[in-house]
Amino acid sequence: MKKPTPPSQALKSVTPGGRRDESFFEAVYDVVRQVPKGRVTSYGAVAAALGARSSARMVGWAMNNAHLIKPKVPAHRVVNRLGMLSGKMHFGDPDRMQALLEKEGIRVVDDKVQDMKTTFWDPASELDIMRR
DNA sequence: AGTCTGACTAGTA
DNA sequence: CTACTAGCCAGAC
Repeated sequence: MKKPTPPSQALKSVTPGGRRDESFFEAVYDVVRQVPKGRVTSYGAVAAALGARSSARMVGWAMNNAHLIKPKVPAHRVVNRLGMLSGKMHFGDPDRMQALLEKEGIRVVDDKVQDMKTTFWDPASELDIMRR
């Protein structure tokens, strides 16, 4: 059965009471940390796995603080849905993201992950996050 | 308080 | 294929 596109309510439920809740960010980091080495996922996929399908931007925003989070978050394994290294400019050195990916055996050509079809790792379907 | 922007994405033309 | 729009929502101004 397919999930019926939860509206912004999905995210609201994560941040109840209108109070700013860091659990969403935590959840994002938690998912990203589980991306296997040598695989990548997308902002939208992470958001979808958290029930906030249309909040991919928030995932990207969460990654902004990723470098402050412990344990470390493999932010380089998160690319956009096309496999493009859209966040490379946030790694200090623009070439670091690609270097990290290639170090894991991922082929990157022209800021784009190759073989996305086999490299992509979808947390929603390959990982059961809902079951704690 | 309004407008713009962004590590996004899906849809439409 | 490209271009533009809407939805998303937290910050910067």
